[in-house]
Amino acid sequence: MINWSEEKVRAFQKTLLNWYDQNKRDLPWRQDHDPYHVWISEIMLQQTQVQTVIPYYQRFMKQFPTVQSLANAEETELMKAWEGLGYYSRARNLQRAAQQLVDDYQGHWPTDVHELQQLSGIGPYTAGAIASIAFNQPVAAVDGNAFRVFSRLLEIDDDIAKPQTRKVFEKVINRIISKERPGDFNQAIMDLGASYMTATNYETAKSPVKAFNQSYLDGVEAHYPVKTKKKRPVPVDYFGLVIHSNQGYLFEKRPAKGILAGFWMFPLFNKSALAADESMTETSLIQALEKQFHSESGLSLHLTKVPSKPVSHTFTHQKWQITLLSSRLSADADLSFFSGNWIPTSEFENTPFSKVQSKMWLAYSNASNK
DNA sequence: GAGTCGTGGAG
DNA sequence: TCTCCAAGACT
Repeated sequence: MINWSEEKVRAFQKTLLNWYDQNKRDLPWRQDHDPYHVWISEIMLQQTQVQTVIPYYQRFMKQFPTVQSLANAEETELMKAWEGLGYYSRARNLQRAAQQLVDDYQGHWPTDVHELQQLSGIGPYTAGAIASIAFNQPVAAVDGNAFRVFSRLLEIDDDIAKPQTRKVFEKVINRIISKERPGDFNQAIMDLGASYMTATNYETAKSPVKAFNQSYLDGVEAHYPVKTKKKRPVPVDYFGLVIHSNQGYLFEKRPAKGILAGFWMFPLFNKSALAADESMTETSLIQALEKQFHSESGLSLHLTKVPSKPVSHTFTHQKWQITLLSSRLSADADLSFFSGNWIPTSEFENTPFSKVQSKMWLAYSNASNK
């Protein structure tokens, strides 16, 4: 797979690290090599762009400056700090790992890659990143950048969407990585992948390592990396209920597992689950919803369509389209059938909301202020 | 091993 | 509007 001589490997390391020393990005988590700083930044950066992460990272460090403070944090405050970043299980795993560090490791970090992977939320990439950056271990940190950069450098044709492909790249990188400066080597590859070797609009001709880039030299770089396509999001249509009383708005806590787990949201009702057949009009769907609500609770809701466009929100694998309906209800109505709570608007700022919940609230507020 | 899990930006 | 991408992990 790789036919580089020892001499070429050393030349590549020298070229890459010299470029990195002159051009590395000045990022908040690069002020030192503290494993806590490296860890938090790596988790936040998963599937998330640098510019998005920076303000979250800075707020997080002020609020939770140590492993200990993270381990002892209130879940609501933790989720509020993570609000808007997405992939919320990252935050929960973060706290679980902090508690593991306190309870099982007496607050002392393991430095071995395999041991690091025993911590919640730390997989092969993040373990490699922490081990190399914080503890100077000569191990690969194979993320999307590494896949992209090395597939182009070496014309590796394996599909990077396949889990088994990781070990191909780990093997190659473990041979090429600098044994003296493994952390800088891995970070240099990331900076390269974010500048001269991005997914699109890359400027390989200006890249400091273009002489080592076989696919560029062969004029076939557009072919790399090889990656199979993902499925498109499935449309799912809901009614979103904005129910108001003198106690606030009615929220429902989402199940502990699945999408947006544990978040408080306006109650959502799947339209297709409500429809007896596919030809039902929206008006009759609303009537069916009122009827279902009545049979489950004994409460008579009169639902009115909110004069706004449906709220649209796309996840990785689902595209939600939410039609907002509003109603008033007495605060002393018996809602015991329903895992819900009244939340006053004064508490909104202390309650973690998903982006789609914020969109619903915004659409409703705008419509009712007209 | 394929599906699941958020959000924002770019083209 | 659609599609893909951005420092992945877990089931």
